[in-house]
Amino acid sequence: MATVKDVAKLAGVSTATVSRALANPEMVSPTTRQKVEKAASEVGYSPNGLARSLRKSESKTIVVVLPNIDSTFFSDVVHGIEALAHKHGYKLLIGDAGNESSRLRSYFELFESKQVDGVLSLSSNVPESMIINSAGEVKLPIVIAGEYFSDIPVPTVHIDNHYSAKKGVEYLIMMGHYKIACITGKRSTPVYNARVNGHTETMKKWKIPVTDEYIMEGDLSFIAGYNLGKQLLSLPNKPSAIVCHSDEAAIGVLKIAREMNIPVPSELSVIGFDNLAMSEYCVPELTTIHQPRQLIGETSMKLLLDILSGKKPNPEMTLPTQLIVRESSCPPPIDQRLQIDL
Amino acid sequence: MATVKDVAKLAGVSTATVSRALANPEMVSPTTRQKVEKAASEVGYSPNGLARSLRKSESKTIVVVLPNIDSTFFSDVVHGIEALAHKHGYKLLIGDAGNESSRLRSYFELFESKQVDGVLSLSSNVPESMIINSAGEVKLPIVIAGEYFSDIPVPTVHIDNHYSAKKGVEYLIMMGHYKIACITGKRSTPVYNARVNGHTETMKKWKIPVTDEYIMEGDLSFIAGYNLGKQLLSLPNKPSAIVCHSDEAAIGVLKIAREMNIPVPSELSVIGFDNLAMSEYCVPELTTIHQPRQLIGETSMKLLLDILSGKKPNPEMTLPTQLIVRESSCPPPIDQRLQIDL
DNA sequence: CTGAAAGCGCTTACAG
DNA sequence: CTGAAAGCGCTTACAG
Repeated sequence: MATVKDVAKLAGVSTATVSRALANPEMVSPTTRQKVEKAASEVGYSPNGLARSLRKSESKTIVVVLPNIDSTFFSDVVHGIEALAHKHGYKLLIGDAGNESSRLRSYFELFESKQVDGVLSLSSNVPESMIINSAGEVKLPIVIAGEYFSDIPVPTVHIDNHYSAKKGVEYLIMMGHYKIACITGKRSTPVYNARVNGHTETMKKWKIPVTDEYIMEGDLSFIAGYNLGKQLLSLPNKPSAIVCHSDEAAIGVLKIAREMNIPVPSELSVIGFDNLAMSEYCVPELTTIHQPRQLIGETSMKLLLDILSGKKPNPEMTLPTQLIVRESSCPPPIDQRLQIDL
Repeated sequence: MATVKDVAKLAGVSTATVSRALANPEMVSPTTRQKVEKAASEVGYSPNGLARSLRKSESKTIVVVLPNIDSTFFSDVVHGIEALAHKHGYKLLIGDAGNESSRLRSYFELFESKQVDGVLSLSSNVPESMIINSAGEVKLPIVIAGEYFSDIPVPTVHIDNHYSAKKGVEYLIMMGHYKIACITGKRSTPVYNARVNGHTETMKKWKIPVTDEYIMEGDLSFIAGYNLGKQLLSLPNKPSAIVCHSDEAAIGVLKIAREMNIPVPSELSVIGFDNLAMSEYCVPELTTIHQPRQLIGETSMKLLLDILSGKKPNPEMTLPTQLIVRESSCPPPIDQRLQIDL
């Protein structure tokens, strides 16, 4: 591999000049620049990024940490991040944690080992010690997108999960539903905890009793929706509506409902969450809560760029969601409608 | 940030000893090792990966190049790669090219700039000059997975696209179909070219005329399937079966068929390709061609490890596919069956 | 505008 | 088992 030295020798200048001619052409005379450029291409020179980063103490690279690469949810977020990152000269590396905390750690270690300048985490499942030093301060340029930590003061971009869940439930109540079940993710995660609270508090606000057996917890995959949906629909007092906290789980519910000959939406309303592309392609088309995924990506990258350039970032940003009504929801059968005492 | 120097000073040894104690504990005395370990944790030492890679001329990192991060197709392939990579001490970086060739290039440049030791490309859309030197030799450790180059002798892991397409078409012909259309990807891509050839050659083998208007080319997304399906189903002589070269496109066809009140499968058989998780969750469930995605990932990583360790890799590996029959296909209406002259 | 020199933080023959 | 020294390939104050 050719190095600055080889170029310098061939061009008859010092390595300092080679470096300048290539990185800051305006710092050398036009003649020199041409000599260097010619020599560089002649020896097939390509700068060693490691050496450069080591010397400059910056890699112009940030790592995007994905909890797992399976979900198509993340791809739009990544698109949003990419758009901004490349505009500002940052390279993007994507780290798939595959839901393993050891791998999650390894991506955070890329910062400690100086291979990346910052971290954009789409996972909140990170040990505090990786983020906070003993003095309780955030010790690296990091932004959390789509998730949040309960206590740690890390800049965060997210939707209002509590409010979004509430909107979905209220929509169902307005149509007369009261037997409203819920398929959610790990409740130890703040995101799902907030959504479940939004769900139950809305029920209570309307004086609708909340049964524990209506709240199901899983990994929000197709198969989880299918299995948990089956349990819900096998209940003696089965729900007239199921709110799922992912579109995939909702599509799983659609499948089991079909197998059990429960027509959707006439006897069962199903609501998803995310508004993935596929939610328009299932049968029936899915009513769901839209998340502005690309915007989440852009906004979080913007925050990270602020931090990287020494600005105090906005500590928290909440982005709007939207209820998208499609075919999978309607008022419940007449005998199962909510009686509101006036 | 603490460096070897800081640790050395605190432990009262040389930096060489610190380096040895941490990387090759068996090279130093137990007493020394403990002193160093204690000092390292006391100053919060974390090695600078850049400096190490620069010195050792290896990064123990490989980059996986994705044509785009949108498709859930790649996630299983990545899982397969990860499994093997981590076992062998390699870190994985995922590069999303977002279908832009300039970004694709940038990931290949990570090798030139010594930031990765090798490239595992799930895209074949790479300029030859990035891979082949002027002498016509492959100039970097690289394996192509799932795709292939026409001429360049790069180690490649793929399925038999021609044969797989043929199996799908034969299955339809066996049931009596002869009006068999096809929705495929860019035919300039070897993969889709092979599939279309498999399709048309099988038709010809059975003396079934191939109409150009039955072969549709697009990006194989949901929406492409929907739009191209609409064109096909609006033809005066519309097909009784549509073979799609992706599950997403097939699901798009399912949607337009429903909108046009064409029952699947009784009046229209639809076949997908890939066997993504969602192909079991659409209505009707999709008949499709299974690709061993995880195996593609593992096998290609194995090849890359061979190359990295100086072994001559297997130049080409073909992995088996499988026709998965579900609900979206059946014999055509009785008046549209193939008359085979005996 | 240009060059000599130092230094980023490691690792590793070499010598003892 | 350990240390002094060189060197991986860059960049950048400093001096001219």
